[in-house]
Amino acid sequence: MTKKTRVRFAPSPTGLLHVGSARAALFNWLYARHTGGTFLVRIEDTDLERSTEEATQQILESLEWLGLTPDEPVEYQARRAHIHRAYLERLLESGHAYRCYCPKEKLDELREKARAEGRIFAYRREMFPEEEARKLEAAGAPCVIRFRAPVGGTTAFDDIVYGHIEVENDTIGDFVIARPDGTPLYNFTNVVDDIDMGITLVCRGEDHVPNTPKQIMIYRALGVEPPQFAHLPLILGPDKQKLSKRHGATGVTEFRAMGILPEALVNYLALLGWAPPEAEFEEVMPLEELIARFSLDRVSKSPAVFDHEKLLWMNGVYIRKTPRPRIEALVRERLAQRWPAVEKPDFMPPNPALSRDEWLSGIIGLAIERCRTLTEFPDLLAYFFEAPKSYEEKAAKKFLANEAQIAALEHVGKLLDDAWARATESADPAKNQNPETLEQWCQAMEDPLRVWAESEGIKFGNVAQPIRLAVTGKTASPPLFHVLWFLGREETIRRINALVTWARARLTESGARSGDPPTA
RNA sequence: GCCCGGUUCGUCUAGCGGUCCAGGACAUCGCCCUCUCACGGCGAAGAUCACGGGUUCGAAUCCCGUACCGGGUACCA
Repeated sequence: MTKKTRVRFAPSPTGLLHVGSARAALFNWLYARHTGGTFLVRIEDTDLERSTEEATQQILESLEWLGLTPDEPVEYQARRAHIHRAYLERLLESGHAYRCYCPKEKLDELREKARAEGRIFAYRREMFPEEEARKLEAAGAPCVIRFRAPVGGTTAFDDIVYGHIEVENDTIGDFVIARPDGTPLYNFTNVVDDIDMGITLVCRGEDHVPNTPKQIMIYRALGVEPPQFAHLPLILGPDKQKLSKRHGATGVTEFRAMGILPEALVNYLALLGWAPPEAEFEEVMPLEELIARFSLDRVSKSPAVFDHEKLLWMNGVYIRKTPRPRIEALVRERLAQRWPAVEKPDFMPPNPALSRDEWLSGIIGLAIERCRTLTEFPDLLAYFFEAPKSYEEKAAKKFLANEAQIAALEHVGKLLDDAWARATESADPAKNQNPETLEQWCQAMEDPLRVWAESEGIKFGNVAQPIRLAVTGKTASPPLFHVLWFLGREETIRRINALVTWARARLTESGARSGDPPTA
């Protein structure tokens, strides 16, 4: 039995949880679930004026929203200073670290010189005279603590994603691990905390590859076997530059606000840089499948462009496959934001045969196949709450160009009203919400219109479209009779009449302008 | 500059020496369904596998070089 795996996600709380970080968190989480290990979160708030409490909360909330919750309490690096100090002492005592008094100016000079000569700059203890250091020390001058890096040879590791990576030790040099005020630096704290927390595998962004050899040196100096490493490629924007705010939404909270479901984001992110072993697979994959198939060695080495379109598509699929009550609750929140009356107890749906819940459930059902995000619902359903304020001009021109067409619409309105009266008399009101009877009701409305259209030699589409225009103001909507049902008899007829009046007014106006008599 | 990576359809990717004149998904286009729009179904188009050399009977797959892109080069994380 091998040791239980322990992985961690270690964000620095300097802003929103970026999708790139979210993916790193996800991959760590998936790895932990897949291997039956432990997933931890460590907030790297080793101060910097940049870390904020607010960002910490945001990040934790985002993780929770995604379902990536840690298996043990969240660690805060700032609270671990005593541990860092102890390890620092150890390195100092063993001679793996030393106090460096070399002033900044001299450092800059050396760096400049190396650069001018096309050499890499790697500081070494020998570059600053021993006696001078001692003098400064005696005078109580400030100093940093440097790690004594091995001289000559190479440091190598086998990255699960990138394979064998090897660098010359002399390209690294003695690097700083603590500031003059004693506060430790990233490469050091990271190693110490990972050791202390028993991390067995470090999975993080590709930007940390160059840090890894330094960290391995510290592990060795401390006599600890380094963990495994897996680095993740970057996420790019459409212009192939590192994904940033100017590419649109990049923060997890922004996606949430956009009406993306966490499951969809997780699924999309999982497939960004990773693919299951099967050559052909269903990309919309439940979490359990993701966990079962996940492995870090199938992560791609090359950076990936974040494709908003594909995320939107996947989100639409998730909205459709998620159990209805949950979607309805989410959508109702958003509807209530625009029309607060909806959730008030005295709200009456326009079709009195339906309860508020039935009605809301019904109209949400009509939009569900036409959306990709939750935010689209209010727009998609607006005409159920407000009569159209305008009509699509092209459609008006096509379907209501003359008095004959207008009169036809007027007549159709009457046919509908009659059919509606008959249908409600015969229907069992208790079963109105039953889809089967709704279908029957639709048929009862449609039949008379079809019969009439045929007798007049009018294509059915030319009957349906003007009605659609009257009730929605648009030429695209869910199936017409479903719309009418949820809109109710009274409102339907009112809107048809409104369009008739509007069309007549428009006709005489344009006729007066052009001087032509209205064509019949 | 120097160090370290990367490069397969517009995008995400499969491919780990022959089964690939390269498979899937999104997007695009067409058809079907149809009262419109979607959903769904079917189909089409789309990649000289960055380029140039090797190795091999045989390379997208191995090696070298070039180009381009990225990361790093801190008393940031």
